[in-house]
Amino acid sequence: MSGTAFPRPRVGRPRAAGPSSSELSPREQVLAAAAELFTRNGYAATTTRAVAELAGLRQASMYHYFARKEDLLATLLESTVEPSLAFARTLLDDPGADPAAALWALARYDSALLFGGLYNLGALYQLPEVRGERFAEFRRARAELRSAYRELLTRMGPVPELELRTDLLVGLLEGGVAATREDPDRTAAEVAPAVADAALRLAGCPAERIAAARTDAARTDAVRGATARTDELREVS
Amino acid sequence: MSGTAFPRPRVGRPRAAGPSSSELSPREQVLAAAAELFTRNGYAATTTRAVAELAGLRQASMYHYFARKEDLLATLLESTVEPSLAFARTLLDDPGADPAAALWALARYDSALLFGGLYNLGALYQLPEVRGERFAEFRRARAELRSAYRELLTRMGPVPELELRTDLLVGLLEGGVAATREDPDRTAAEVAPAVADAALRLAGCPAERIAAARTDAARTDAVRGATARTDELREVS
DNA sequence: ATTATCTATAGATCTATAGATAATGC
DNA sequence: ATTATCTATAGATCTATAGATAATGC
Repeated sequence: MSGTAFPRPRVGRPRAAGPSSSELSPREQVLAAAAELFTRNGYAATTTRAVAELAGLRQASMYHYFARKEDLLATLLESTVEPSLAFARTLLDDPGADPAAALWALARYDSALLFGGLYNLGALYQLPEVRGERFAEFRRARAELRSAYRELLTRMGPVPELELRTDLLVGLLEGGVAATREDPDRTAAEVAPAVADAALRLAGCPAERIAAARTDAARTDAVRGATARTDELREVS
Repeated sequence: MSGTAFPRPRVGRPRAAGPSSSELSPREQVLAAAAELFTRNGYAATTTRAVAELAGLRQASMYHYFARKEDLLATLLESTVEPSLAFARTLLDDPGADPAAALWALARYDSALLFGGLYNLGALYQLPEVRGERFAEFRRARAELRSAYRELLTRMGPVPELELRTDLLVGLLEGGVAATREDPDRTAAEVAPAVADAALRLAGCPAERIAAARTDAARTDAVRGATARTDELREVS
């Protein structure tokens, strides 16, 4: 009847816990619950029962949407890295741009995404389970993102120990976001530019060039309207 | 310090798997097995059976040394942070020293310890389980180490956004070591000075001052004989 | 007599599957 | 007829405890 957010047609047996008030689809409700519990309690320590019940379902009903527990984690991880990867590709495709400004923009976008999600999905990168076969696609995407950082470093000028420097840069992004997250009062708007500045300092940029990159990114933002999106639960498959 | 490796008197029922050839005490064998499996497979995913059997014992025998599975993790975590903390205290107690050189030395020591251990114990810091009550002492020690980094940053000169900068520095250390560890060919001797250099770049040091700090640390090393120790399994309790 | 280890197991899970059921849609 | 959900459960764990045993030490 009303034009906004009317409950979607409710086919199927009703939920034992009563109808959900969420705007999210059931599949998204399950993902959101998994994100919260995996980041709070760890992957292995989180039971499928806990995920399903936080989503308002019984344990077995979760399997209507995800055939295995691993599929939850793989979906979440891929949704975290894909937007940054897409952003990196557009930056690399503009060979006339200032590489320092591009690195600043990518570092800010990536760290805002990692930081700004409802849950600290970045922490999931370190999970040992991620070495498994099911996560090959995620690892591939992450390696491609690392290559984008390496390429931007290279465009900025000759880099001694390029691979090591690239790893330190990626480590700063992931570790820095994780460390700053420990203070619950911080915001992505405050942390992400600070991480981007730090990335340029790490790359050896002098202060003036960092300031220029920051200005340049602000101008590009205005054109593109590309403030880092944090809707990491956007449908993935 | 003491004895060279003669088999210790073997009181008690013999092991079903036969006597151990390790030089480590049984307790240390259990810790080493736990370190390997926790870092490789995760804490929750590692069973007490797997730990015990890698140590050459039956599952229940592990409980002769550790009353709970959590005690394994707490012991390992504390052993990883305590040496860096002790080193940091000696650096802070020398107010005449160059703070940039001290920061370089601490960053190198800490990252060598994190990197150089047999296993990547640094990755365990991120484990959600570490938020639990049993790990309060570890978190206290880690917070004290963070304060030491903050104090050294402050001594180097006025720092805007000190807390955020400190978090980024700590993030670089932990994240950088984790990222560089993904290439199995790297060594602590190569990574640790590179992390220390990166820490000073992050702190805004110009290249000459970094070179000076590096030289200074090398001189202090020679006096002190304090190459970062990586015997993270030294008895802790 | 003390110690380090063993065997056995209680009790509590946990994942994933099988098959039933209560809605809407045609 | 299709769908989303439910109930029930098989089978496989896992942690921690109880109590026995096979060494050395006194």
